[in-house]
Amino acid sequence: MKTSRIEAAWGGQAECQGCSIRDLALFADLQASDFNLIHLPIDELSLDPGQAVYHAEDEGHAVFTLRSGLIKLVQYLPDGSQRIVRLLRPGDTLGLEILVGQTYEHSALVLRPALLCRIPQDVVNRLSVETPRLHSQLMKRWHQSVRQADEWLTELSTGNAKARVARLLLTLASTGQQLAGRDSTGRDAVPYCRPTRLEDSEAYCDLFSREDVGAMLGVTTETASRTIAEFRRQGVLTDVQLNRYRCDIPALRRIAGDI
Amino acid sequence: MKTSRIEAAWGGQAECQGCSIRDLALFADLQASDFNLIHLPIDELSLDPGQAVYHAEDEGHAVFTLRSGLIKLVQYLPDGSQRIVRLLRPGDTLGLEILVGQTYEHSALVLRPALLCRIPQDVVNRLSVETPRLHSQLMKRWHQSVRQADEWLTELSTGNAKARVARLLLTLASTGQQLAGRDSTGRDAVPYCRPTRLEDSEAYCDLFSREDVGAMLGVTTETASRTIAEFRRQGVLTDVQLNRYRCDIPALRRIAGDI
DNA sequence: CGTAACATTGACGTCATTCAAGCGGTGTGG
DNA sequence: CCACACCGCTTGAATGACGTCAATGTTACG
Repeated sequence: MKTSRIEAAWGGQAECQGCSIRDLALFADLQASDFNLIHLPIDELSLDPGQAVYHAEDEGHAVFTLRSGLIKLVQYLPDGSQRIVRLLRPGDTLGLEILVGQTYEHSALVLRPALLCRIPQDVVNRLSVETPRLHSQLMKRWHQSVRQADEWLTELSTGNAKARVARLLLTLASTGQQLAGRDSTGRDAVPYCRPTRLEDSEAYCDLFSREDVGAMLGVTTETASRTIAEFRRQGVLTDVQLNRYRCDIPALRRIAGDI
Repeated sequence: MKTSRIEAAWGGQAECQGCSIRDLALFADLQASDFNLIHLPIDELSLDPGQAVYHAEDEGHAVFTLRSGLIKLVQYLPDGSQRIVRLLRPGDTLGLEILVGQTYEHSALVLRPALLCRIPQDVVNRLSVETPRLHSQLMKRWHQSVRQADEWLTELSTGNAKARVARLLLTLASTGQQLAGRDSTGRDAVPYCRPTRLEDSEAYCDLFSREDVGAMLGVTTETASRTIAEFRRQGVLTDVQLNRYRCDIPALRRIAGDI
């Protein structure tokens, strides 16, 4: 894990204000004067696949903004098996729950090389009482979490395995995943996969390990593998590179039951 | 639907402050002075099972606090089938999403006779900028929604049908459902089912229609029916009255896989 | 080159869905 | 008051889907 301090932000100005994804992030609505209220360092961290941002039950004193990469939120069941409850993409906020409780409620594990900003809880609290512009962003973030949780339930945990995999592919394709790369500030930049418009009849989409696909959909690894393999044989998915496919959107729609 | 206006609350004082469930509700932390900021009427409404508080996609300008009864939040799938994504109990808040968007995102349908307070969006907004005490409650409410959504996914949408039904019964029993009755302000009051402590080896629990049970767990009505019927034959559930059962908690735990 | 980790596939058993029928209660109209 | 229709719950039988266990193939990496 590499950590670098954004000194400028600590000073109160710059970096955060000039951040290339600020319009996506928690601080989107902040004004110049608001940044003077930041009195603690905002660290930037870079994590590789498999590493954890935090673990469930950990005591935490920071929320995170994901700048680039992909992260899974995992919840463990009493029997030890795991269920992925959400995916986080650039602009998303992690760990909001510590603003209400003390501990993180999921494990946040990196799926694709991730760059994050660590925002101390005190910074959020301070801004929270000083400026209403953060409130509205906080509300939006919470709202987004609830919406994603509900969608996850109705779209990815309902119906048969084929329909679930198809819906997963559709959501992955339509949200426009990042191709690879590290961040979007310029350095190491790699072109984004342009967000697929739903009108397109084909799109590209990166998949994860079959185990993760299973844990997202509430099916076994084998079922996930079988279903994806069948899609490939049927030509609904075409290999582009390892775990990257071209998707036949209309076919997926049909399978997903969206008619 | 019966509606009565709480004039006193409109005046800014009384009713809300003296509300018997205020410590549970959105206004829990408000202080006397804060109530002066309420410049719009807070209506109280009483709904019967089957009626809707609001429908998905409706434009909305109010949030609701549930005073008594039970409400389901339903999301419809493209194919017309429905999935219940959350249950709301006394003290819970409905419709928070209109503070961020314009429309409600679920249909809120009454399962057991319900009494609600309708809080105009403007009241929340006004209080929101004036007092931080509402913020923290709003955050708690959002947090609660996310938590329940995540639990719903990991506990009620994972594992086989027997385990799911068992977990549903456990959550219903441990949250202490209301027996019947209309509200908790005195009139028509009926004793609550004392919240079951997890140490108890048996508890009582009210169930809903098999169709609803199925829609909560992501299984068919028949599977829900068969599973419940089997639990009754095995003595895990014992009839007390129509759709009210005594539960053998340790047995349910075993079936749920909590070991 | 060998090993480990992951993906695929097969065979089999179990479980859930589907379609259909029967049962019991409730409400309505004759 | 009875007959009938209706609705929700239960149950059965057949089918299909998914989970399980195990073997094989594939890729990546030391």
